[in-house]
Amino acid sequence: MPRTPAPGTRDRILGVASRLFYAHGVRAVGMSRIISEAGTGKNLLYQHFPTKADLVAAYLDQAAGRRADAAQRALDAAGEDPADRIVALVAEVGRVVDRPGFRGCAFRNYLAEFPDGAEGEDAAPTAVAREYLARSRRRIEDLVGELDRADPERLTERLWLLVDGLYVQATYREAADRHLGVAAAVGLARELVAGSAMVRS
Amino acid sequence: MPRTPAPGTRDRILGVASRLFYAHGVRAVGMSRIISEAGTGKNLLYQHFPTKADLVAAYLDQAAGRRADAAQRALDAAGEDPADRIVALVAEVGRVVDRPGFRGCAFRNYLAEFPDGAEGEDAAPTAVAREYLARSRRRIEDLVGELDRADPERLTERLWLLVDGLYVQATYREAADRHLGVAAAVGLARELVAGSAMVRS
DNA sequence: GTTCGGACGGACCGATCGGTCCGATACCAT
DNA sequence: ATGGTATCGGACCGATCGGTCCGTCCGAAC
Repeated sequence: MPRTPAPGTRDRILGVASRLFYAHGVRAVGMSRIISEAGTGKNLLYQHFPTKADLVAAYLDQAAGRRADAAQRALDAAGEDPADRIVALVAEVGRVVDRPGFRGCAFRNYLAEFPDGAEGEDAAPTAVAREYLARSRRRIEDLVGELDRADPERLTERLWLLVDGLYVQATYREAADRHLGVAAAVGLARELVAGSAMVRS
Repeated sequence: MPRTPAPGTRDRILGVASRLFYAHGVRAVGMSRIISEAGTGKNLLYQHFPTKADLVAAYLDQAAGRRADAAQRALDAAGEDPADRIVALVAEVGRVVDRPGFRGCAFRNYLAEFPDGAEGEDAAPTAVAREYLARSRRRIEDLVGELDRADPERLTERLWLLVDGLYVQATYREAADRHLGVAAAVGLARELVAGSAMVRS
């Protein structure tokens, strides 16, 4: 190896850790397994990520960035109409959920696995997860606001329920059945944002 | 202590284990903690539940029974109209979710924590969780069938999305915010089952 | 009062956890 | 060829995991 500190070592470690954390759960994956599968020395890993919590936080942070990018791309492709943009966001979630190997939302899964986030060393990853979810919900909230609806709060809640439902279904439903949920969610989202008179009472 | 084997020991152990598993996650709670908080001897616990997986399966099984009972009571109180019965089911979920200390669906949380359920010793608890979810979804499916709608499959998916969404929101949203989701879900469920012409396209 | 079964709970097992340390190795510049 | 540096990866640490075993104790039956 050259003298230069390390070109892509950090990314390689983070990539392996992300794959394992996501596939098996955070607690189920030990640092030793990450080290062995990454083919790196123990020293090097702990030099980049001093504790497991740091590595987990980096894993969630990277996932948050990727999902935010994907959402932004979907928004950019959706045009200017806020209704179209909302539907595009839900459809983007549906696309993610339908992907083979998808095993649920990394953030919701993490929060389900570590409910005692405020206390202890798990505070950092928990904060990353909660902030991502809050940001994600706010994006829908803002778009609904542009819609000039009588009760934006209610519509936001309804749409967010669909997003939550889509993600959690991916944690336990067969991959073959998920597209049913996806189709239902996208269709319902479209109806919800389109017809203000249509869906009422 | 009398000679008789044990009156409520099993229930006491299971109660303590259930509370801890639910509050902190299954992997986060060690057998030693259950034993110490239950105030029982190690021998006695392992006599009733030979392995941790057995105890976890019993925890989920008990929870499944209680939730099924609560759902049945809600159905009994809802009358004969299938539309009312469906709304009553969703409202019952909302009532559960709004309960203080509620931390998400025990089954969905477990499946998020143990994604590799088919393999290893976790097979039994995973089967309990999956079966409960399948049964629960089927109950809605059957009620939708009584509704004589053009596309019962789609309506079932939509309602099930609401249930999934309600449960997962409880894992990460503040208790104060959850009633927003509950109100949105119950209201939307009512609209979905009521107006076949209302919610379309 | 003696005996006997059941319950308590600590000692202990091997394995694994997160994390530290250090020797061996491989590479580059001189 | 040599020195230096960065990496690898195993030895090791204390703690904890699930699980087994056994000594102690207590209450009831005789």
